[in-house]
Amino acid sequence: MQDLKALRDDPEAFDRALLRRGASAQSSELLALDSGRRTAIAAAETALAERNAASKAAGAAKGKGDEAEFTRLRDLVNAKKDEIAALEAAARDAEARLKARLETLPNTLLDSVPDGPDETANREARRWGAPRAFDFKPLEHFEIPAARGLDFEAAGRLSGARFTILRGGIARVQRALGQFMLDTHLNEHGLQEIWSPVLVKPETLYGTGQLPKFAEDSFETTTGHWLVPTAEVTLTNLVAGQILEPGVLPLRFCALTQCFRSEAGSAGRDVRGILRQHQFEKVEMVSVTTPEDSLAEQARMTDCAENILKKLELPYRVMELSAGDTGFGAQRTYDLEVWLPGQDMFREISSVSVCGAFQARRMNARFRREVEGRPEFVHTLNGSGLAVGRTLIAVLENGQQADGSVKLPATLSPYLGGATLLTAEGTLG
RNA sequence: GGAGAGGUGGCGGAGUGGUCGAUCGCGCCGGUCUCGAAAACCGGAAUACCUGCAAAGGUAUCGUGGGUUCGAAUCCCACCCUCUCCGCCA
Repeated sequence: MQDLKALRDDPEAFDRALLRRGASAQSSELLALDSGRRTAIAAAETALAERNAASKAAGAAKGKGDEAEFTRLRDLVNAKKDEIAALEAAARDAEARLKARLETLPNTLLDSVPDGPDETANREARRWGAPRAFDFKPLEHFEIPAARGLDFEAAGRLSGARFTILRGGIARVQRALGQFMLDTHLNEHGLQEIWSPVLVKPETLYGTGQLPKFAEDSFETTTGHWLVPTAEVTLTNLVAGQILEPGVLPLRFCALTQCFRSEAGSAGRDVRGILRQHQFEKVEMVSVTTPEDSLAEQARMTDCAENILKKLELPYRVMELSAGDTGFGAQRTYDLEVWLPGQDMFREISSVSVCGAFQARRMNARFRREVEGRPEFVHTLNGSGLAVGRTLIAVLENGQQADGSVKLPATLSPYLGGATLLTAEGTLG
């Protein structure tokens, strides 16, 4: 949610920010809505104040036994009842219309974000690791013999397209990846492990910005719950409605959860393999910080994600997303793109975003600097650390060998009973 | 799923139609006392929005949303959540 004060203070800057996003300028419309809203509130509150005063006087009259005065005041209030109700309704309506507009506006980008309409304008910040030289043509992950445990036929029978079943060794490798990531974040990065529901109330999705604008991207159940598209939703909303006491920030959470996405609008894209699924696993990191610490926290969080890739010996590059490619709730996003030799390209495996107070305003999440201090909105950040299914792809494609087996990263072997290989038969060895 | 109880300020806990935004206790902040502290005593302190340069005033908030009433923390309805017992269950 955008800050209304920022709009009032500097409408031109507000519009410039929207234009960078490829949206149209709307400060004048919003200011008109805001002005109408304030007028309506003032009118309604004046009427209410009159009513309250009359009611109070009526009570006093009744107490004194002055029936005539009581009746006069009661009738006075009754006569104005419809008018008050109308004024209140008008005020509520004006408020709702402004809110409806504000809640669909994207976050304001930081100045450092590169201009540009889409991913072609993303800026590469750095690279790590050299892509391996192959003496055979590297296969895509679902073509590798060692990945024969990917059972798309069975998943199709059970659940339909964009689902998969993992059988045998590959299932354990995925599990090892998730555990390894979590342990690394806990032991080396100081994050707090969270286990959370994956079904949440709609207001929880609203808090992080998935609703109301992106309802079609998530699954809603018959009970009115929603399946989380990312643990960002649950982790971030842990502070929703809270006023955090001095000294508790920063909060740093991580969780390994299932994520569910409808993938509406991506029909035909990435249909082969497990790159884009309706259900996948992800280790998510969320930090809640003071306003002055959030930018540094984004760098820290990116380091945490990069550290996972380094330990897995997976080459990657860091991209600063352009204005047009940055997500709705983010001020700035760094994507980590892992090298996939089978696809012969870098693919997104993590996305680390700083959201400023954008989500905090939606969630009403605040903190105090001092015990008696005024509450201020916190800043929130989220980042994948990492997408487990996509990491599995990267491990398969980067570790594949001419004989159809996959050499696994050494760092995983403690999680695999010492195994270092996924054989061409799909077993651990 | 059935039956019952309950949700009040940081916490505990009063308050069943009228100066109640809310008694009181604890905790918190400031002060007096003290070499200093404790104790005691005195004072202070919610959040959001609206008007206003400000001082200040107004409106709303006692789980949430409606309703009744001149007037609702108090009465009615729905929903959410918690607890107890029963049933079912990983």
